[in-house]
Amino acid sequence: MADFRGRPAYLQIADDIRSQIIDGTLQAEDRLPSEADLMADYGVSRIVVRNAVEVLRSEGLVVKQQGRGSFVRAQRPQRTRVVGDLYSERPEASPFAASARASGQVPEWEYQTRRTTASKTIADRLGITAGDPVMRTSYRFFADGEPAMLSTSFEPLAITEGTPVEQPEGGPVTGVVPRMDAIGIHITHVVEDVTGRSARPYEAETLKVPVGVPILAIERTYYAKSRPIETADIVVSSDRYVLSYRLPVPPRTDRPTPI
Amino acid sequence: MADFRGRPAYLQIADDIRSQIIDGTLQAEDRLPSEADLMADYGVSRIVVRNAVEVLRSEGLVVKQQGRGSFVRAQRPQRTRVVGDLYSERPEASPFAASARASGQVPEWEYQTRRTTASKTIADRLGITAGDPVMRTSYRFFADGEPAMLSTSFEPLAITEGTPVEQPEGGPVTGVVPRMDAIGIHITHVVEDVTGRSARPYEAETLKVPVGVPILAIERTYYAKSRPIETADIVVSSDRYVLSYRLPVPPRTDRPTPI
DNA sequence: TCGTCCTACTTGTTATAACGTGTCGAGTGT
DNA sequence: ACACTCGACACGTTATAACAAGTAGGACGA
Repeated sequence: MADFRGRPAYLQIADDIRSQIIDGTLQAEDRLPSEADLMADYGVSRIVVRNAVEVLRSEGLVVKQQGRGSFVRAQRPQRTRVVGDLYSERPEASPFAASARASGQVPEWEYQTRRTTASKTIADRLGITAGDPVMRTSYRFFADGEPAMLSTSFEPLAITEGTPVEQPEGGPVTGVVPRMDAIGIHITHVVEDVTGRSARPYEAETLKVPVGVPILAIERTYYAKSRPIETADIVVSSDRYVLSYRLPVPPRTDRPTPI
Repeated sequence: MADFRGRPAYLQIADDIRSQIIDGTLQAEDRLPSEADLMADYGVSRIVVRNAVEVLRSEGLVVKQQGRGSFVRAQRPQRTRVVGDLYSERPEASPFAASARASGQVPEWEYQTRRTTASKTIADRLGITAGDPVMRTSYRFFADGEPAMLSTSFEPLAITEGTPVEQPEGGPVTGVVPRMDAIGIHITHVVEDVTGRSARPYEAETLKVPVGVPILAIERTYYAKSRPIETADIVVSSDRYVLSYRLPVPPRTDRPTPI
C-alpha cells in the first residue's frame, strides 16, 4: 500500500471504508469485505486490516460478528425516551408495549425490590444519612424482547414505610408521581443528570451490547419542593435510545444585565 | 498465564488492571507498568498486553501516550451544563455563558458565521425546504483555555434576514431567545435530543480528547409555539461534562393519565 | 552554565504464522 | 423429505520479529 504522507496504512484504509459508508457505497447492514479480501485489495497484512476495521468499530460505524463478518451498523437510534412536559417514566408502555408482549413471553419489564440501607452516595442524593433504610428496586426494561434499559431506584423508607405504596410495584398505583400523590406528597420537579461513558462489563452483558459501546447514564431525582423523594440510576444503550428533553422557556418578564 | 475458564488472556489481564484502578491500587494519573513489564509479569506476548490495555482505553479508564506510557485517566466530569432553570432565571444569557459562570469559569468562545443553504436534515429540523437560505454559525467554546464544546447552529434567513439580529454574534443582543424577542418572536420551548457515541476524528482532535472516547451529541431546537426558529448540533466530551436537566412536573390535574 | 546530542525506554506500526471458535450451507445418510 | 455431518469461511486469540516515532534524562561540548 502506498504510504501516503506517512499516515499509517490502517488509518488510510479506515478512511477509505468510512467514506464508502458515508457516501452510501456501503449501506446499513451491508457486509464489509472479509479480512482476507481486504488484505488482497490493499496488499497489506491481516493486522493492518484488523486495525482499520477496529477503528471503525470504535467509532460505532461497524459491528463485527465472529463467523459471519463485519457489517455497517444502522446509524440512527430507533427509540426515544421522551422527558419533558409530558413526563413519562415508562417509554415502553406506549408504542412498543404491544409488540413486545405479542412477540414473546418476555414481559415489558422485570423488577426486584428489597429493603436495604443507603450508601453515602445515595444518602447524599436523597438528603438523608448513610445507613438510613431505603427501598431499592432494580428494573430491567425490554423492548421487542431485547433488554433496553436498566434502572435502580431508591426511596427513603422514612417516607413510604407503612403506607399502601411502600412497594413500588404491585400496589394499587404505579409510577413515582402517582404513588407519592396517593400519600399526599406532590412531586414538583425532576432533575436528570446525563453522562455518557463506555458500557461496563455488567451493563454490556445485561443490555446485550458489545463491550465498550457508549451508553447514557442518567441520575434521576424527583423532588417535592426542595425535598428529594426518589432517586434512580438509569442506563440505556445510546445505540438504541435518544433522550428527548422538552423544556419550557417562560416569557420574558424583566431584563437583567446581559453577559 | 493460567487459562482460567478459557477466557482470553487479554481480558483477564484487563480485568486485573481494571480492578486495581477501581480499588485504588492504581490511582488517577499513575503510570501503568510498561508493555515490557506486563509481558514479563503475566508471561504473555506483547500483542496480549496491548489488547488488554486497549480494552481499558476503550472503556475510558486509561490513556496512552507514545513514548511516555499508559496512564490511569481521571474519572469524574468536572463541569455541568445546566439546562432548565437557566431559561427561567436568566433568559438573556446564553446557556453556555450561564453554565460557565455557574461553575466559576470565564466563558470564551470563537465563532464563524456564514450564509448557506439548508441540507435536507437541517431543513427537516427547521420545517423549511432543502435549499432554503439559512445562517450557519459554528462555535468553539473554551473553558480554562481548553476546548470544551462544539456547536453548529442554523437559523432560517426567512426569519432574520434584514433585521438587526441577522448576525447571531456581534449585534446589540446575543443569545437566541433575546435576539428573537427583539424581532417580536417569542421562544416558548426548546427540545434537546441527547445521544451518546464515540468521538469522530474531527471532534476528538478539536476537543483534544483521545479518539473513541464517548461524547454527548445534542440536537437542540428552539420553538416559538410549534414553529422551529433555530436548531443546533452540540458536541461535548462526556468526560468533562454532565448535562443537568431540571424539569417541572405539572400538578396532578394537568398530568396525563399515569401508566 | 547552557544548549545539543545521544541513548535508553516507551508506545506505534507492520509482517508472518498458527490455531481456536462461530456460522452456514452443501452433501450425506436415513 | 429431513436431520445430521462436515468443511469452507468468517472473525478471535496469541506468538515472534522488526523497525518507526515520541519522550526524557544524562553525557558532552561550547
